[in-house]
Amino acid sequence: MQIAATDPALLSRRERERLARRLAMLDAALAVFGEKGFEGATLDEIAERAEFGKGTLYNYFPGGKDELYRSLFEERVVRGLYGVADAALPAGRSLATPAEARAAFHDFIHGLLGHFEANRPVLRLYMAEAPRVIHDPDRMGEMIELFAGFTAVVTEAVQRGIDAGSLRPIPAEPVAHLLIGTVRGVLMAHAAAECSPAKADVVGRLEPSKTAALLTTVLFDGLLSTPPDA
Amino acid sequence: MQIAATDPALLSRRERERLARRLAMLDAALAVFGEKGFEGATLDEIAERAEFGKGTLYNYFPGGKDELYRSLFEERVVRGLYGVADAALPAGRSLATPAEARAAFHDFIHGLLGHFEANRPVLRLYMAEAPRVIHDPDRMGEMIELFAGFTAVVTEAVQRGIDAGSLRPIPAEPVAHLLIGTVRGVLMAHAAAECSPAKADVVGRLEPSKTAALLTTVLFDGLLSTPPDA
DNA sequence: TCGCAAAGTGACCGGCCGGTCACCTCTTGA
DNA sequence: TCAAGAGGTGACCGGCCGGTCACTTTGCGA
Repeated sequence: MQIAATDPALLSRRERERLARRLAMLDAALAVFGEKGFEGATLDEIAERAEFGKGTLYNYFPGGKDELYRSLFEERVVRGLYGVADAALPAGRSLATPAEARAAFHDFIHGLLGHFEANRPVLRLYMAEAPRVIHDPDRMGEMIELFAGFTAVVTEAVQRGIDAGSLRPIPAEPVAHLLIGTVRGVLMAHAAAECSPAKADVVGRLEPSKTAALLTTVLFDGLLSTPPDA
Repeated sequence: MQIAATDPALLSRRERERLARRLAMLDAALAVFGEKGFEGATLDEIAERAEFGKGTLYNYFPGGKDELYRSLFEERVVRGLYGVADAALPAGRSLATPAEARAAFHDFIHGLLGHFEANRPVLRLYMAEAPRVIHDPDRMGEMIELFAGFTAVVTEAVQRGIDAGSLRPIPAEPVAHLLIGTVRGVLMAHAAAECSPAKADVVGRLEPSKTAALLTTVLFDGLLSTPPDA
């Protein structure tokens, strides 16, 4: 996330142009990687869509395909996740009652679903990363580092809920991973659905509100029909 | 799943040999695909590990790399999933009370975790498939078909639980997908952990019993500290 | 023992694509 | 107007790997 805090509109014209071109390249790369996956994407196609020569890519991303992909991941995927977590689970939000905790995590889940529904290529990128990571310990390490802050926010929120007595007293970290993993699972199904009409029938369209409600119910209220009372 | 019901030991010697060679090739392919992923695996390496010439692979799998991979997926991944589902959620098993339903799905989750813990390369294959599928509608269609039976068993079990009044009356199919997706998420984390010592600290070793207990608690009892009673 | 068909083999081919670099273009400032 | 260099370009290179096929080996029946 080393992109400088750039917006102050007065950079030299040169620099603004450079930034715009960089963005255009990232946009093109996002589209192509999203459609074809990392292996399937070719630099020729990315360059063509960005309307630059292939050589120019190497002026902006000297590390080539890998750097392009990694930048994309940092600046689009990870940053998006952080944004959602910070919005729904800020350190200051009260989780003192079960209802508050439920509402906060519902917002979190809803935020994730909404974010990715609005950014399909980012979703596809996010989903396609896992296996690459499984087969490459180095990349694995990088990813852990990139996501550490995000998972920390979630873990910390879960812990606060537990400390306040509104969440079940079970280890916070596995629970946080489980929360994230569950949302990932649902997103995966929908990323898949989007690619094949056949599957769309099986999984249904991604409607963030309904899906978030379902997830929240299952994860927070449980699947069992509340046996004694109710 | 067109592999004939072969075991009756009296095939011609020729045929038995052929079958054994086929298996040796699948074993080698499983190892290589598991370590390198589909793109990263080379037929040369698979042939070398299987101790056959590359050309021979084409006698057994005329479709080449794709057929090899697909056969592996059918015969190792999908078949394993079916086995677990049939064992834990057979049509005859009673889900009439919340306790019975909870126990059955606990067995299911535990069975999945145990199965994949005992078959790491199969786990890696299973995890690595998703993104390939995302970027290829055709393969997507095939996979849906392969998994249809498995998800049907789970969906049907959920529906029985709902009908019996032991599970919350919400649509069975999304719930089944959610169950499977959650387990997938956990498995993914552990597949990742296995590849990088760094991550192992973060996620912890895969202990099917503990993990299954956690998952069952969250999914069936809910994360909220049962607010009024308890 | 011999001959022939079935099975096995691996050197080779061709396409693909990440990366390079010699050349060109376009801006700038004097 | 022009010189200089920063920045852009795409034809080309080389390695890689899936797939082929002419040749060798094997084993069986006569």
